[in-house]
Amino acid sequence: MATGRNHRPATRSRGIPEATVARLPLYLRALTALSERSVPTVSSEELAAAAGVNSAKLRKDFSYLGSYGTRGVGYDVEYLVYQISRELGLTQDWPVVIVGIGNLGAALANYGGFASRGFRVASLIDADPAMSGKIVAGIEVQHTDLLERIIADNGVSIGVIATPAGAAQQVCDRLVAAGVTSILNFAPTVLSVPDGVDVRKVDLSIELQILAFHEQRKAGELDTEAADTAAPAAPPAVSVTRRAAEDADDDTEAGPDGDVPAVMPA
Amino acid sequence: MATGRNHRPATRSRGIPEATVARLPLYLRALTALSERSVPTVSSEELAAAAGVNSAKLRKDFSYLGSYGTRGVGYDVEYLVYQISRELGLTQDWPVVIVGIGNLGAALANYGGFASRGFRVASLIDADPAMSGKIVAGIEVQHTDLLERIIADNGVSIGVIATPAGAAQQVCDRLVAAGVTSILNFAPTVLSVPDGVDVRKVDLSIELQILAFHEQRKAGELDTEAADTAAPAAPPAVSVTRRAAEDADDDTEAGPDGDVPAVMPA
DNA sequence: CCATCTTTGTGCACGCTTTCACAAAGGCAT
DNA sequence: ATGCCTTTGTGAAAGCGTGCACAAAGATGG
Repeated sequence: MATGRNHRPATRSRGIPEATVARLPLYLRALTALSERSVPTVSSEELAAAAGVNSAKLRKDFSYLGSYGTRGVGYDVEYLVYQISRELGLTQDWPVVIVGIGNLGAALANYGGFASRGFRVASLIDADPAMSGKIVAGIEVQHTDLLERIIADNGVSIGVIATPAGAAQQVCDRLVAAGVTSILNFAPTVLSVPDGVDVRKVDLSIELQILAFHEQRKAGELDTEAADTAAPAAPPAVSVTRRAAEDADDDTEAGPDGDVPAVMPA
Repeated sequence: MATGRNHRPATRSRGIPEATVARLPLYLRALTALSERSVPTVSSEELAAAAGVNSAKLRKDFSYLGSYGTRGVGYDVEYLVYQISRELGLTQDWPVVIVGIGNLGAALANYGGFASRGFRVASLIDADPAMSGKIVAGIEVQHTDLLERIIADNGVSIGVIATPAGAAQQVCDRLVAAGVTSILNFAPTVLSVPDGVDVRKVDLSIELQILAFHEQRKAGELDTEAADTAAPAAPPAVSVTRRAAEDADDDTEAGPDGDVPAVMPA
């Protein structure tokens, strides 16, 4: 899951648990693939394997949506695609704006998975005047000054933030003030938003750090923690190393946080 | 969280719960920011606010690492930075390869948050011969043929997959065979890996779909589900719409899944 | 029409996570 | 020293999520 605010206080959004909602897109993807191969029905076992989950979990997930399966047969692929799409709100068009057209923003703009699921990139917005007018993914980049107008004119309710960390909160505030109520945040910052606004956070480096933790464990299963008991009270020495390592990348851009989701194109 | 395999069967990796591990990078980021402002100590309340979590949760998380706080005062920022870094394995150097240098791969290569946390991009790898030799983020792109040698020569244990979905499993298999034991997957596919290999998945479109779900709920709180009872049995009509929408983006590249994490550079 | 076989839908138990609430611990002023 | 005030560290409880295991439901063949 994207590490982010618990936008819903563990409340079920309508009887559908949050954990289930997070898996629906997974099922939808597997089902779409089956649909393309013209597979008419699928059992919970098969679909679970394709989605990489437990079959009991999958059945329970579907039970929250209603009983769409046929015992002894399985689920109707097309019908399930429809039901899940409807449940997720993908049967309607969602105009989206992407703010911060660096490498990551450009990658997002080009991302095929958006358009195929009802997400339409309504506008690309960047604060750099040099970016204005450039064509990215077939769309003209517009300046931040126009943000409010773009949101209003297109009825945008979902915004994607791919700016440096230092600009994220400010952009977020403007998006929210302009009417955006859902934000996907790629900037490595905790955004504060008023109630009623959902934020999901995707942090590329956090995922790697979690992998590193497990990797370290795997490697350390042989030597029984040598450095663990050593160096018990030497914080300053290490913090110097750390700071040095950070200076190395701060030459790119030095926001208040010193961290940037993706550097701007050269 | 990146929706991915539960690589550890809910087992605590050494007394440290998985949920806690996932939050450590969050704390680390907040602490690093404090460290840069030369703040000597911080209370659980303050740090929790900065990291966007509950203070009791934070204290419990830290209690798994040991008792590094001082009652009545708080936590020593530098010392905590050191302890968390060590726990996450960030005090050592992690060579990483990125496979698939499209927009997303390039964005990852340029991502400052990696280098600053001990992750060193050892190599960029792409299957497209036209990419070979190009310089991205100051690193020369190498051809997939060299994958095994690169992994071995650099002692890489962490691989990042940013290829189209169709190539992901194949790339994954080669990475694993070459010795990689941790994979960060951006391709929209379920990867199957042998035991002992960790996979974390980041899926950009899934996050948007989850937002859309909540967005729909917010919008639908007024009109009490009109379309819910309507159209109870019309699956074919919708599946046509769906298929049409997907053809729209398949002109880019048509893998077995029809979905691509980020299109290749033009 | 009945028996059999497959597969769904779900009650239940277990374990992880979160949160509360408070005693213990340490600093600080007097 | 003593007492007060702040903040940690942690039992205990409640809330979720997961997975087992099985009864109910439907298809299928004779």
